[in-house]
This record gives sequence, structure tokens and C-alpha cells, in this order.
Amino acid sequence: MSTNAPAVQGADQASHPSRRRRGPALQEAIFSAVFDQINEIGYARLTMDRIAAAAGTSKAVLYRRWESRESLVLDALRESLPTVPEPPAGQSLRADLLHVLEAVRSAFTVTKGTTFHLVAAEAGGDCRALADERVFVPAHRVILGVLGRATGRGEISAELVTDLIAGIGPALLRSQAIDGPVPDPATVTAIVDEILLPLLTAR
Amino acid sequence: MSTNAPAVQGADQASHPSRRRRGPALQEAIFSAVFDQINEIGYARLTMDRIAAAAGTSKAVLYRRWESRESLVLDALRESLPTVPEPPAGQSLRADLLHVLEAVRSAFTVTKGTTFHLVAAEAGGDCRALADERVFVPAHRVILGVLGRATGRGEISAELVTDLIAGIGPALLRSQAIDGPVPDPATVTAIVDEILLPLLTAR
DNA sequence: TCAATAGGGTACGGATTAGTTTCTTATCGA
DNA sequence: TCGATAAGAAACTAATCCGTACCCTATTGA
Repeated sequence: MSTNAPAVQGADQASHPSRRRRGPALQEAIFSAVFDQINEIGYARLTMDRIAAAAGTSKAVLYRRWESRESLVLDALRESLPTVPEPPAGQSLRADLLHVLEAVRSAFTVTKGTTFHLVAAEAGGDCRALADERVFVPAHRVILGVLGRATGRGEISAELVTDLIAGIGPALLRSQAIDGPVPDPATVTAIVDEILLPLLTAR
Repeated sequence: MSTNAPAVQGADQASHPSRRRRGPALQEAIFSAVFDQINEIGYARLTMDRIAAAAGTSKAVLYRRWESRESLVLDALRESLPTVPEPPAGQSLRADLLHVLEAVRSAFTVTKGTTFHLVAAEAGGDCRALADERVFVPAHRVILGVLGRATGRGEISAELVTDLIAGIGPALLRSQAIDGPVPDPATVTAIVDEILLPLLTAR
């Protein structure tokens, strides 16, 4: 079959033309290729041929592991997304917020800024469900918990513990990820220090 | 050619099987079909066949107007997105913020919540550029202007006139549009009254 | 050393979709 | 009433992509 996958100049392949990768190295190359191709050509034009070529492997290798493009993309996301841990006990409100929003930020950086494209591309998508289940819903819950405990310590008013306010940090990170490049740690700090703390601790 | 476009039960077509539409009515049906199909099957599976079927028309009609799926989708977006007007002079900070954020909100509702999918689906996309040019960049500029004038009136501190703070409202609306359904006017009011005004006017 | 495993390349058939062409006939305005 | 225009249907060709099969050989561990 003639394929119009673009010529590949993968450094690994070029510098080790007969090298074959196995296990984690191969999978890493494949997942990286998925994210790179989405950035380069968009999800709509993503094909198994292009992913294989970008990874310096073959379609047979992909089909040996995944039954479809969709399941590969879902696995790439699943293996990359962070979990959102509860912050350690005894931290300040500021440290807590930084902690959870840093996890949200990494949800964008680990996929080279394509998390949002993956989530948007298919209707009723498994990627969206996964991102929500793994990152956004837990983050929301953790932030509400952080705000609840701050209320308990008398640091903030109880009426500030709302879904809307809890949504500010992730929304700003998402927004930046949409506008790309992916948000950096300074962004998280700015969100906490310039928006959340002033809003929460205003009298 | 055999086509696997789904069977169509468009009410118009069904109730007027020989009725043909022309001009604005036909274009409206086509654009509506674009947004409906994206919600139903996702941008990745959007085809000219499906759009034609959903609109109760034919591919020939589409190709007579647009050279490709991408140009049709871009036109659908272009014809739907609002502009972001300057708010009238002499309004309060609150009224100004409500005014501009309502325009941003409508950028999501006019495309039945698909603005974000359109913007995400193609790399380096024209849809993204259009949405930025028509809505997001002007909204940002207008909000900075609104904040600047509030500073001039002594209502808020000058150091609150930042890109980050100006980004809050659109980011929250975007976030809601991603999570769907599309944001409603109460959301805009809540953003202004529960977040922006408290943040801006805190002492 | 050697056999099992699987990576990588390539060819293939089939399905899907793009895009074009032809035809009939509804629509509309002169 | 009538002719020009174009909507809608359907058939067609071509290109793309999916998914599979086969082959050679690198890799790995017994």
C-alpha cells in the first residue's frame, strides 16, 4: 500500500538505523509521537501511519498493541496524566493551592499541551472522561477540601467555598493551555498570589 | 457512490419532501448541521456527506459553495461569532463587565457549544485565529479598558489591571463551555458578582 | 550458541471519504 | 407563462486510510 506518511528524521532512527526498541522505550516513543503529531497536524489528521512514522516504527507494531487509533490515544493519555494527590497536612492555604494547581498544570505539560485537543476531538469521548476522572474532578474536590479546611481555621469565609471559586485555577490553566504554550510554574504562582489569595482573604 | 451517511429525518425535508431552500434559509440549515454534527459525532468524524445529510441537502450544494470541509466549518464559525462591542460610556464597572462577558458567552452559545472543538481540532487552525481575532483578543482588550477606566475613577487599584485578572472571566466561560452545556447568563452574573467584583474592590 | 519473540518494513485488499459530473425539477422573477 | 438558476439526488472516479499478513532479522535469555 502506498502511504503518504511524511519522511521521518527521528534522531534515534537516523543515528541507529538498525536499532530496535522494545518495552518502555518503544512505548515512550509512540506516545511522544502521538502528542507531537497532534501539535504538528492536529487531531483531525492524525493517522496510524503518521504516528508510526513519527515514532520510527511500523503500523504492525501499533496494531499489535492497540486495536485502533482511538485506543492508542486513550492509552497515551492514561499513561501520561498525573493523579491529584491530597496536599500534606499542616500546610498553609497558599501551599495547598500551589500543590493542587501544580498537578493540574502538569496535566497539560505531560501531553505537550495536547490534553485539551484530545478531550475536544471526539464526541462523548473517552479521553474527556479520563481527564475528568483522573485530573479535573479530583482537583475540584481537593480544592474544595482545601478551602473547607481554611474555613475551619478561620482563614476564609465559608461562603467562599463554591464551585465557581474552586474552578478559577483550573480554568485559567486550561485557558493558557488552549492559547499555548503550556503554562509554566510561574503561572500557577501568579494565579494563587494575584487572584486566589486576594479573593479569598479580602475583607 | 454508496454513502454511509445516516438516514435523515430532518423535519423540514420530511414535511416538505419536494421543498427546496435557497439563500439564507439553506445556509442556516447547513451551518446548523455543522454544529449539530460536531456535537453528535465529534469534529474528527465530520464529513461533507454527514453535513449534507443532516442539513437535508446534497454534497453538490456544499461543494458549489465551499471548496472543502475546513472552509465550510470556518465560514460557519465566521458567520456565527459575535463581535465584542465597547460598552456604552457612563456605566458602572459591574455593568461593563457584564456587557463584555455576555458577548464572550454568546461566542459559545451561537455555535451550540462547539466553538472550542472547532478551535482545537486542526493544528495552527484558521478557526482558532478567527475566534481569537473576533472574540477573545478584543474581549481581553475591552476588559483591560474597562479596568483601566475603573482605575481612573478611583474604583480599583491600578495594580489590578493585569492580563491574568482580565483573563478570569473568559477562562471560566471557556471552561464551562468545555464541560458543557454552554454557559447561561446566570453564569456571567455569578462570575462578575462572586469573583471579579470582590477581587477588584477588596481592600 | 540457539531458539523464541517481536520490531520494523512492505505489500495487499477493503472501506471510507473527497470531490466531480450528470440529471431532473423546484423556484423565482421577468 | 416561461426561461434561467440552482437545489437535491445519485453515480462515478480517485485518493486516503484502515487493518492484516508476510517476511527478514535484531534482541534476549536459557
